Amino acid sequence: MAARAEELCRERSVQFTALRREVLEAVAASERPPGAYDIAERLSKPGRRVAPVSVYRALDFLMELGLVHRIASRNAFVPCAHEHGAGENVVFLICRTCGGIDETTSPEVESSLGRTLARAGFTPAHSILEVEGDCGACRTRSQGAGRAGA
Amino acid sequence: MAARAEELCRERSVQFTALRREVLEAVAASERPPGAYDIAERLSKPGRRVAPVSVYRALDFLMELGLVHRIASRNAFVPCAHEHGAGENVVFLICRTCGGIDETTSPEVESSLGRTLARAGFTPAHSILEVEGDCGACRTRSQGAGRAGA
DNA sequence: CCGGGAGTGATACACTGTAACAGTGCCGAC
DNA sequence: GTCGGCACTGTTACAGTGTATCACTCCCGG
Ligand SMILES: [Zn+2]
Ligand SMILES: [Zn+2]
Ligand SMILES: [Zn+2]
Ligand SMILES: [Zn+2]
Repeated sequence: MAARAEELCRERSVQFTALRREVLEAVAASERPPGAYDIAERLSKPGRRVAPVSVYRALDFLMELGLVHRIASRNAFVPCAHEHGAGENVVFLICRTCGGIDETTSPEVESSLGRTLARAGFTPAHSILEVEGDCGACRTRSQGAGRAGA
Repeated sequence: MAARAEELCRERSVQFTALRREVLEAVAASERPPGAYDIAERLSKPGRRVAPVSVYRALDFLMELGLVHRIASRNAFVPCAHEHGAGENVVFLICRTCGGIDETTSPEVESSLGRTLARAGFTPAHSILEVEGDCGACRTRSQGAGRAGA
């Protein structure tokens, strides 16, 4: 993760500073997608306080690079699971049971959405598509529990 | 708008109170999709203060009925432009120029998204799909200005 | 009359995000 | 070397968004 970040930063001649690395690692290491304040708390230790505003700045930077995504419906941040271009549409799969957030792309959805927007005379700049539901693992678990209970 | 609300409330045996009506009308009457605090301010007059918390409660109620939608990427609320069922997927078209938010449905997008989710082993409960860009009117305007300037 | 539920008012609070300014370190210009 | 600009971070304060909690009223059935 950090390796790719360094590569991207070299390409664009921007700095991959210690703070930015720590924020990226914090996002990647979290079980559940953390909020900015969670990250600030995680990076703070006795003797070193990382203010939320610093985290926001690092997150903005990482989102610019496409290394991190923001989940609008949760005010949370996830590490990018793919290496996609900036313009690519992504579908976020938010599990309401385990809280995990997976990420996928779908040319099929993208093209049908493009047609729908064209029909509406709308020129898209970017879009967010977030689906809440149950991931396969949780569904399997709950079904097993249901059968055991019945 | 209010007529449909009354009908829905009769069906479900819930109350369509004065406050709920006022909040619904405030959302519908606003030029731009208002935030909850905007609505609270709009409904408050000298001698009568409507607290944001009351607005939130009314908005929750109205969203339950499907009369109002929440725009996650804007923290704003829009009146429902259609009379769709609760489960139906909606695409929100957010114009970054005029700030207007339009709403459309697309069986095509819905089915392709369904296939994508099925492939991922994900069971959807509900989804949000918000596209930011330029509406037809604004695009026409800006093109005209561009040509005039060139 | 009394009890209970729905709705609202009011206050306080938690959470999320931004503005503004100061300090620090680096690097090129002079 | 010194100066000045630039990027980055720290710090504080603040704006905006949403929720918890309790009290009060109103209405309706027993
Ligand atoms: Zn990604
Ligand atoms: Zn899950
Ligand atoms: Zn609608
Ligand atoms: Zn527009």
